[in-house]
Amino acid sequence: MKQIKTAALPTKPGLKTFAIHADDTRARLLKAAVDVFAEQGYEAATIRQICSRADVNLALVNYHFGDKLELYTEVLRFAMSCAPQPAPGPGLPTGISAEDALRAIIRAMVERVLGNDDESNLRYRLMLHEFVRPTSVTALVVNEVMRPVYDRLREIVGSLLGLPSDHATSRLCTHGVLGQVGHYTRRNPILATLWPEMTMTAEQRELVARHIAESTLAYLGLIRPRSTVAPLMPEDPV
Amino acid sequence: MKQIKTAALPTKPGLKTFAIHADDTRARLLKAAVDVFAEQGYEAATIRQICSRADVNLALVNYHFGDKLELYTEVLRFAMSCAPQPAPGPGLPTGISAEDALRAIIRAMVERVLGNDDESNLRYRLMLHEFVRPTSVTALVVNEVMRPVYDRLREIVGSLLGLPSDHATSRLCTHGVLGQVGHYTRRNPILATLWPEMTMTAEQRELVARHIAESTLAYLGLIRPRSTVAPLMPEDPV
DNA sequence: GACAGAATTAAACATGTGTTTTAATCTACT
DNA sequence: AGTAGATTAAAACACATGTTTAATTCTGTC
Repeated sequence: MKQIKTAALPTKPGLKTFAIHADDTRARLLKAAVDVFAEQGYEAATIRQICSRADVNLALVNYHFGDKLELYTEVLRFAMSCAPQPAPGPGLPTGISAEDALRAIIRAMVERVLGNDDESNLRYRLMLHEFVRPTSVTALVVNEVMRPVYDRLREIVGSLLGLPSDHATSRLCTHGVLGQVGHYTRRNPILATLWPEMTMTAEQRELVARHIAESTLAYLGLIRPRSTVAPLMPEDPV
Repeated sequence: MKQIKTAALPTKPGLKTFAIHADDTRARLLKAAVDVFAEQGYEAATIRQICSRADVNLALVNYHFGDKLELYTEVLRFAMSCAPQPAPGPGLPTGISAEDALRAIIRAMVERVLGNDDESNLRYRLMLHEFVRPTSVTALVVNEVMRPVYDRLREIVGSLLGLPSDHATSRLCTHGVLGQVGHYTRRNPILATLWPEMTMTAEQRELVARHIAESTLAYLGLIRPRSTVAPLMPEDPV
């Protein structure tokens, strides 16, 4: 019950034409929200930030999405839906050896996490925030974008081990890879403080990917010395 | 300039004796702050939470510490100051082989991060929050509690490699260990979602520690096959 | 016992947040 | 043109936060 209200005189009377209708502002809002949420995380991001970035009125988030959490859910759904799958189909790759498949997928992960590709980088940053302060949609995100990579890694590792992919050893090796890749993430203060020279240039990314792959292969080959693993000696250590 | 103020009549007139003076409330505040900051992180933690947990008036944080950030800095300084050092002195351990030293330090790290020791666990949780949303004191924390472990790991790895401890390969191996240990942290949604059976029981912690150590040793032994590394074949994979 | 200063208290303050409200404006349709 | 409904806008709202204030209580000292 308010009564007195200063006459709402619009600042820009007819300057902007709203020809494109609501779909446009909804899309702009979504795009801005991806950026802001990726940068700040769910709680630190503010609706005012998002609206300002989208150049849109403050009330429109609630109008179009209901509330902040629904916008966030929509952002995650959107960002995850266009995540590239690690392989077209299930099953082991054909045409290349399992060792090369491992090298390839690790290299792809490193590039995705650390490379300069904006889109997949935003996606990863969104996930990172999920990991440290899980929300109600965290498990969904993990299942959607992490699980395929995880399952494929397990298959490759398992085949190199001659063990089922859900064997504890397969899983330990797989999580070892995930842990190492995740460690080289951007703005990891451990890395920045303890190894300031590691700035994740293209050459360094290549070095990191190769190290992770070869060290994993070394272990796999060692605990299964009868396997067909090729000689693993990498080039002379840099 | 306020004028009217309802007479502040204390709720508990003489019930509580303040015999112990201010040192007590300062200490209680600090202890409560450690818990709350470790659980929530700097920004999510609220002064009201801390004061309520310490059973202390709201204004006393600002009275005793100035503001929230100073309290937080004090908390970190306090928590880090009593962190156990990884080894009494510098230099390589004497009496045991470098391989066993590596196994021991990795096992210690895993226990510290995942074990049920409350104190060191709080410390680790405080650090974790620093890592995802660095504050002005993050570098200090890393240098204080991470650097000693890091340097020692590098020394051990370097000696196993026959390379200087600041060689890129030594560092890559060391960061591989750090990354893997960090990955098995509590409440990691990746782990919880992708491998729900891994609940970090004592046996599982032992398994994880051994896996990290042996896989690292496998790589070290492989790229330096002439080394004195003992046969690394672990017990049959679980 | 009285008094000065430290410590504590309840209340207010200033600010930033997500959300809602009310009115204005645009769009589509007849 | 005119109207109904969707969309946008400015302002207010309700609430939580860190901080400050002014008064009260405690403590040690003369």
